Amino acid sequence: MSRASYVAADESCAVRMVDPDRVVTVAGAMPGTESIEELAGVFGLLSDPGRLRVIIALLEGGEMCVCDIAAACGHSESAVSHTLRLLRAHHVVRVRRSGRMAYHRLDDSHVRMLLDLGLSHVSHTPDTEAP
Amino acid sequence: MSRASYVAADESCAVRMVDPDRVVTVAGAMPGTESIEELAGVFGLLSDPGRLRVIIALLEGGEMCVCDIAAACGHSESAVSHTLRLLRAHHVVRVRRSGRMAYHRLDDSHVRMLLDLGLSHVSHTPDTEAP
DNA sequence: TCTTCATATGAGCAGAGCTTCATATGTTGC
DNA sequence: GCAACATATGAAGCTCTGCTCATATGAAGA
Repeated sequence: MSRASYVAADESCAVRMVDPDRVVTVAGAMPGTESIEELAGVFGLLSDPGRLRVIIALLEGGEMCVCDIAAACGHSESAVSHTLRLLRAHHVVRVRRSGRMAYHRLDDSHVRMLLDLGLSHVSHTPDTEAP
Repeated sequence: MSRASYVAADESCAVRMVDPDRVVTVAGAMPGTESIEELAGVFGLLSDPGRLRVIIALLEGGEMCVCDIAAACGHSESAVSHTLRLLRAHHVVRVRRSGRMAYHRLDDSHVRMLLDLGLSHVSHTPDTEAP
């Protein structure tokens, strides 16, 4: 938290620098710690294969209950529940409860766009298993 | 690797399912393990604040040497070197060597787009420090 | 009310990853 | 060749996180 987030160009005993002007410019354009960590957090939510599968399932299937997500992703229901809990906490998914069922759906256009952009760049093979 | 990546809808002793049709559809549209892990890997590269700062520095500064990146990000040169090594291995940055200097630049339009999209969604405060 | 079912939660473990310290490689100038 | 310098690399340590197992909550049906 108290880590130096900028450098002074005219400080003699400061860090080594080849192009101080550019360093100052870049450091000045660097988003604050809070923004950086928020952004890293969003990417972090998408950085786990299990979580990614759950999110993609909701992207494809719309609104789904926990056991269907688990079945579609090949995960345990407990793991999916933990995952959804995390995603709910970060407002990536929204839940609608009906009786003892919990129907989840994507609720973050930001994440949805990142995911769409990401998916459009991987070889979109539905399943890499030759029959 | 041998984990079940799909479910059979008509299997009696299979996983619990509320809407088997949708489960089959979603499971069928799910990218293969390789694609999922590749995508998660890309997001993973952007999920660390330190790495994110380095990448943003290169996005803003164009081509920079290790010590300038370290200065602009407020990291140790060793940490930056490790980070750049990882990013080079994933073809996110490219290096141009000149004497004992190593100038790095972004070399992945995919990552650049994801980063641009991400940055446009966080409150773009250059530094959250009130004077 | 008692059982069954769908989901949620908690504890604990195992693996991964990031940073630092120390050292190596390769380059420049003398 | 030698010293100073820019970067790269290795290993160790520490933290974080995502899984599983066991259990709890809450709803539906008998």
